[in-house]
Amino acid sequence: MGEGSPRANGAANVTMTDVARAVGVSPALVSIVMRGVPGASPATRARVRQAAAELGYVPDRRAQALRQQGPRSLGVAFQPDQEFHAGVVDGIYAAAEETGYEVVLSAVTPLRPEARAISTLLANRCGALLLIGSTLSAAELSREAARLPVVVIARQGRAKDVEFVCSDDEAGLVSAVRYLVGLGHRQIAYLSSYRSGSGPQRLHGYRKAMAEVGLGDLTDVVTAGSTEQSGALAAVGLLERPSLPTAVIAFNDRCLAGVHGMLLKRGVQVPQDVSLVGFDDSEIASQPQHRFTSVHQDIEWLGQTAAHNAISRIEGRDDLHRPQVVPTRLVVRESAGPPRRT
Amino acid sequence: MGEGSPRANGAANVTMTDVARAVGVSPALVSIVMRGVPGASPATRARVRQAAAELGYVPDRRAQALRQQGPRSLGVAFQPDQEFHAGVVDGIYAAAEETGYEVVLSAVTPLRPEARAISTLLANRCGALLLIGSTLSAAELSREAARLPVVVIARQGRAKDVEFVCSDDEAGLVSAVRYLVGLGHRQIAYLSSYRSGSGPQRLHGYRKAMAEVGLGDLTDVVTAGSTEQSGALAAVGLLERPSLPTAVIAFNDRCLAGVHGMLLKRGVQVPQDVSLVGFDDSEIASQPQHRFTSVHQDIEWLGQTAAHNAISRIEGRDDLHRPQVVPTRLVVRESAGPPRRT
DNA sequence: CTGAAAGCGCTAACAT
DNA sequence: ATGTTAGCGCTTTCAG
Repeated sequence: MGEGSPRANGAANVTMTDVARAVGVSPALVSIVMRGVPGASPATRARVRQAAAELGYVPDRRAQALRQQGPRSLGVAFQPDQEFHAGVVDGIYAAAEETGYEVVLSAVTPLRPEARAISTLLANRCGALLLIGSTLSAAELSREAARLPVVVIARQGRAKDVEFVCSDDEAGLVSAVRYLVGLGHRQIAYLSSYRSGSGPQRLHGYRKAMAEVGLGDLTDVVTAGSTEQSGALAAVGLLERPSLPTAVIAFNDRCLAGVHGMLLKRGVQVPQDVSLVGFDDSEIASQPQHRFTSVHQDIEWLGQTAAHNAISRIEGRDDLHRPQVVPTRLVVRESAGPPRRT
Repeated sequence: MGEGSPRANGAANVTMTDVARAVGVSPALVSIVMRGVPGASPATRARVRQAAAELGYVPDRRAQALRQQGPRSLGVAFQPDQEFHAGVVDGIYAAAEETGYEVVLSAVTPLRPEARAISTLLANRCGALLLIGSTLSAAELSREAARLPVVVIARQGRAKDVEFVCSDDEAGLVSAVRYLVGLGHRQIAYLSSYRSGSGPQRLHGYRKAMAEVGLGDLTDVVTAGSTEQSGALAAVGLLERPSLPTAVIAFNDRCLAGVHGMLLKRGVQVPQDVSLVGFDDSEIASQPQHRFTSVHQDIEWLGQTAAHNAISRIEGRDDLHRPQVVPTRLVVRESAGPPRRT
């Protein structure tokens, strides 16, 4: 109502100087106390801490960063609607905060392209760029990498000065195919995701494995995607065929969940009629209505490795975590079994 | 290798002064040009812009913010693993960037409690706190609100100086119950989520509606949750009963997806044997294997309203967007139909 | 239209 | 152990 001021905050922003005045010491001393570095007597420390708490003082990170020498933050571009990214972000936080680095998040959404997310990060002078599932071209990535360390997560590729940290997608798919072949399957279809970061590697793993076990001419790739929706649609396509494949591997668990739902709806039994294998070993896979056999990837470790490597590069060290291709392993549950005898 | 320096960046950070020197003007002029404010000739403007582009100069947001008067950023605490939050974040971005505000994201994860997320935001001197699905107590919220504007999204409640922006959960549930009753249902179970922000309102809506239509004594609340997993488990519980309810309403679509999956797996037909109604009208609901009838809520609008209101409060205006309780509506698909005749 | 100077909140040298 | 000074990169008066 009678609030004419442009600043309606109940409490004005408390600065270091305010705390210093309250205690009757110099600002520099407050700085020393707040950072926990040596150079203040225990008595002063206590008084400063108390005054800070009473005034509700929180050090201004932006001013700190501005004054400090090297960059001490990691810029992360991620997609908030991909729950896969959540795990990676968690891993990054774990590794970064442990090392005293701050994490600066920038979302990529339908309305907010990756380039925009990156320029925000750059404007915040983060020391490195961690791009989860980036869709930038190798040239674009290298252009950024000329400026600061760039780590691309969950996508394979090659680009000058750019690090790629990802799971061993190819080996994961190979293990899935081998497992199904071991159960006696021959007609093994693969639902691919053309646009996902690791799409090409998984597809390649499938092709390679099928060829290796002598089923090259039964190779059966169906274009799907990375969502339940795409899986359900792909399943409809499969159901329209004269006969179903005996096993289906999907790009990821979400896609497979769509397949599973649609198959159940049409009365197809899993694994009796069709065996199903997913990828990610996400929560979906372990849910009681699915119980998917799935290729596990260590998502948090992906994030931690990426953060660790980014920090190494920022600090000019060369102790990059290896392998940057993180191993995968097949987790067996109940969605795959031997094929019906013909 | 022979890289002894702690700063391994290919290009040092370019500052405004560098650009000024390159063009042969004062830093202040560069500032004027970069911000696009009046005070420079078109010719100078062009030369500065070109030099900036060539040097790859990006203004330092932290320094800008430090120098600027009022706060021009919104601090958002969200959970990256809740895809529901993604839509809200998107809405916030849309409203904020349109108004020239920056969005500062801070993740709440299993390893990173909400309090930590908030203190990071405070340290970045954002002008307001937007908390998506906050789990803080009213007292804790009010404590923060004494400092700066606080908007809680997707949770109802009452706390001094705190704004709550959420969907009309109660009315949504009422519409779901009425719809099912209209189809002839009487045994309508509700799968609740005890810990979710809007859980109490939806539960209350269910109870109220059942009582209103004279089915108060058939009220049937099952504790479930907000994930597929919880829905699947709840479905198992229902299946163990002597007889199923004729209709099930779930806290949200994800939970209902779990129910649906489990029912299909056990050979229960939807909607012939059991009718299903969800909440959120999320992507899940429209997927071909589900086709859920679901209560729609406008998630992006939630974010936009919250951002708008936060900015209003920052700037001391009083034109808060109303209603802060955003209406919901029932979207009818194929998961609910008349009950089997007894 | 352009430049010089002061200062945002903080930290890193250097004094005392 | 504590205080003083200078300056991070930028914006904002105020002169010219």
